[in-house]
Amino acid sequence: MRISAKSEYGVRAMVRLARQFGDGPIPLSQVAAREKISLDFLEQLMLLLRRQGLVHSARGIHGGYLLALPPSTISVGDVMRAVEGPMVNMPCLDRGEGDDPCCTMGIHVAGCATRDVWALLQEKITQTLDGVTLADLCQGQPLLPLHQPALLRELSLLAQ
Amino acid sequence: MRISAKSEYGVRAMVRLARQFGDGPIPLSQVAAREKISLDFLEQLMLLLRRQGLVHSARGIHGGYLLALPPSTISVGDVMRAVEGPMVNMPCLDRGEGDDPCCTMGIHVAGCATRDVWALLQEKITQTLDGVTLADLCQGQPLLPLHQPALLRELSLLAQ
DNA sequence: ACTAAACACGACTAAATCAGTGGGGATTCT
DNA sequence: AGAATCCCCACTGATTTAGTCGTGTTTAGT
Repeated sequence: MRISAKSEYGVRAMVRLARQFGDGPIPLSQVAAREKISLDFLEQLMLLLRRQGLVHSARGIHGGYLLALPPSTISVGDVMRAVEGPMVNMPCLDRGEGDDPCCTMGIHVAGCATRDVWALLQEKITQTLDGVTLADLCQGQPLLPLHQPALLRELSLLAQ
Repeated sequence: MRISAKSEYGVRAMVRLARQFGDGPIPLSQVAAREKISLDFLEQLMLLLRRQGLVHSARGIHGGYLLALPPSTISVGDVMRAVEGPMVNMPCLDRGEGDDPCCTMGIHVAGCATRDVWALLQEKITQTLDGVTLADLCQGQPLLPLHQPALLRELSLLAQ
């Protein structure tokens, strides 16, 4: 489950645009140079973001890109969906509950057990990524106020 | 962010072993046939699971694999970590907080803003996957008791 | 009008990863 | 002895990724 360069670059670039929200169009050449991202590659990403309505573009000599909405209304999830499609790519999740099962386990009559895990995972990931906005990333505040050490599975289960 | 066949097959195979927990070693040929997984590929996965101590193996004519622990003590996260390493593969997360930054943004003096998102994501994914055990998947109960529609970001933020 | 700086957009490509195959062992039961 | 099983590593074909390239179009400034 790795995070692609598309997502990473997309978010980095959008955070940069967010920091300069209100300053008019920012040329990609500037973003690419400061973020150390290939300009050609970044252009492809911005095109996708524009088509999703997350940014506006201006052509010509003083052109560039700018956020189409305030930073607090654009989530990391929005950016990632725009540049790389569905957040969790598991084909069986796209099909309806009643359709052909993804995996022919034949044990559970109604629905495949493992499919539920991927559905749950997708939901949690979406919630997490949609819960962080570009504005959050512009401020220096930590997103993880209390860091929860890894081996407390039992506790978190109880809490749930 | 797609889920690899390693993870999917690994979990499917482990669920099957969980269903037959207590029956002694199950030959992989059986698991592979019922789950429609390539036997050769599955062997590689089981080897990894064994090295992590999640299963035991028995060689010889009535050999096979069996869970090393009760199904309720093995999580989906355990299985995925065994077969495909860290749950979120973002190189900068592996390095310490003080090390060389992954991305040279140079804005935040202490730590990179986008890195925090990936760290948060990793934490949520780990919590989710470690919160579901093989025993949970053997029972028919749904993992998503109340399905939360996608567009309630504001609500979930308030709740947080 | 000309030019330079910027976006628009599709085609191409090298490298990496994934998923699966194959082959030659070692071990154990009958 | 022989068959079924795990053990382990090397290889391969297909796909995806992360770019690169080339050719436009638009706009501001001179």
